[in-house]
Amino acid sequence: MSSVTEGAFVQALHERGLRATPQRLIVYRVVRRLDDHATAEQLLAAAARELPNVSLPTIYATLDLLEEMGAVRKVPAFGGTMLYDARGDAHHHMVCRGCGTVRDLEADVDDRTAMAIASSQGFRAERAQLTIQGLCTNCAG
Amino acid sequence: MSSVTEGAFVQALHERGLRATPQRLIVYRVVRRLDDHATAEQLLAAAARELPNVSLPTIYATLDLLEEMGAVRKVPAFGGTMLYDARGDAHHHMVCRGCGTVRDLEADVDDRTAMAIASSQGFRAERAQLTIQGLCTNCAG
DNA sequence: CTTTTTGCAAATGATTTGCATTAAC
DNA sequence: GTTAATGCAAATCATTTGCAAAAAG
Repeated sequence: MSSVTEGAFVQALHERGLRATPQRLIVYRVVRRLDDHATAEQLLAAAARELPNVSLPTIYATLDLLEEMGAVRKVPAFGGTMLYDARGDAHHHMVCRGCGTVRDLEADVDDRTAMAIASSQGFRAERAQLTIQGLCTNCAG
Repeated sequence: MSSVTEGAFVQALHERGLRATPQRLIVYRVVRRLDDHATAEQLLAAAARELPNVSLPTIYATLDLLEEMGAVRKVPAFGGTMLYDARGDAHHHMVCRGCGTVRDLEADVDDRTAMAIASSQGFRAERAQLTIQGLCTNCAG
């Protein structure tokens, strides 16, 4: 699911026998409003503005759910943190090994050969993304 | 430095005003013997066989040092773990979002455009790697 | 009403830090 | 001899788990 409406989200939940709680709707809304990456902590802050005492465990649980539903992608970052990203279109990342910052990179990368090789090895390949490692302007100085 | 001899490593350390301790030499040796990824914990186990009470903090410190020296690459995995990889040649990764396992993928990916775009934005791009996300044979079943 | 989902508090696991001691140079 | 590097124990931080109370269907 990468639907645009909240109604479709509610429906997708019900199809899985899951309940449409206010917490889930808000996390869904907040994540999709994002055009960048965010940590669970940041998403909690955003969600809490609309629903004062959502809890971090709920945020994590909902993000895992959204990932399974294909509405969010989880990106492991340096520093042992996960980042959540709701951008549906293919894009890549620049990650600074100094400060750990992750920035989007708009570029076309042909990953078809790589995907095909992965699949031929029995790996159920879902998406590919390029991570460029290096130092951001700040950390390079 | 991506030198092959241990002597060159000792020299590289001295050039930086750092000391060539047995711990550092052993971690260097153990990491280079690797042709896969390993966690700090696994590297500790391997190092401990040669030097019975190396400590985890030393392993981490040394790995960070080796990363700065370019002898090792640090790969963030799912599950908040870092993996260390001493392969010098370009290669890519398949990572299973089920169990977190990372496997090497031998494939050619043209990342030159992406690298160029990153650089043009002031990012000091060092390396690029493709991460294929999906489910491994086990987790797909 | 039944079963899922929540929030809270506590547990876990990877990595880091503080500090006295040891060992390179 | 000096100063950097080590090992240990304790701290930290992101994420997860257990469980009783609340709420969705």
